[in-house]
Amino acid sequence: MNRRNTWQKEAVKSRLMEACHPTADELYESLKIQYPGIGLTTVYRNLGILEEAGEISRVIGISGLGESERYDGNVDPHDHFVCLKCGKVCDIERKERADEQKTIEADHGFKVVGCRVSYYGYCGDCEELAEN
Amino acid sequence: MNRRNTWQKEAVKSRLMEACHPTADELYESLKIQYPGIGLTTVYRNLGILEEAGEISRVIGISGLGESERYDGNVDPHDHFVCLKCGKVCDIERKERADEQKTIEADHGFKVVGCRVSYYGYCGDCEELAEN
DNA sequence: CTATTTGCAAACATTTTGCGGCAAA
DNA sequence: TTTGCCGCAAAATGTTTGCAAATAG
Repeated sequence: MNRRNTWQKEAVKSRLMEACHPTADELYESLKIQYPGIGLTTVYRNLGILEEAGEISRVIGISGLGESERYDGNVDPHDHFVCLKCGKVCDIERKERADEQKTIEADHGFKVVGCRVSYYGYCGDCEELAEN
Repeated sequence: MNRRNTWQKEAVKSRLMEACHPTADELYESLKIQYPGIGLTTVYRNLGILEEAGEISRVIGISGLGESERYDGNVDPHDHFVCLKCGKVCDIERKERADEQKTIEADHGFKVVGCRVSYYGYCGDCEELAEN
């Protein structure tokens, strides 16, 4: 399988870099303004291709919010904060966790490749509303 | 809303305690053997009710595996390990992260309520196969 | 040229909702 | 007796697939 470079793939990648952890559909809606002919299928397909190539990554959200997948143009290891009220996602600097991974490998006999960390709570805008 | 105790709710909860991080459908298939009349809707509904009541919780998996929600009868804070090959999920002892949460609150002005951590890699059974 | 990518529509998988009837309290 | 819960079927949601036409290399 020999991959080709299309303006659609380029557009998906560069728009994802600018956007803040969008879902596939949000990315599609955003791209459609500039490229009315683009298809949602194409966005999904290229997100998959780019992820497989290691050029983009995904955000792990908080289950129970009923959210769909969010994508991230930043492939450096980092954590996320998810607001339980408005769903906003922010990057959080990754704390060193190599020791913990070593411990898990020793304790359980697993090969640990990486980890994903999502903090959750309320962002500044939503905080005062949190006490329902 | 005054909740009632039904054998269906009881069955969902006790079976979840025995099972290893099942999806709603896996739980349904397992329950159907013993209770042929039970409905998938009922399983979903009771998982939601039990989660809202804080009696059970959910596992955050690794996006990209295309998996559905997994439930967890263990409500104590703990981490998870997910095998990228076979999808198996294991409990991992939770490392203390209170300091990190304080730091995030100070740096970003968020209210941090909790966090979810998923390590991923290959379990013992799948490890040798990992080098495709 | 020719194999890959596109965009549409249709298929799919998972979860939720509407509803008539059943059953817990 | 009241009203929440059951289970079915249908809807809603998010994502993937089949295919003919377009296009990158």
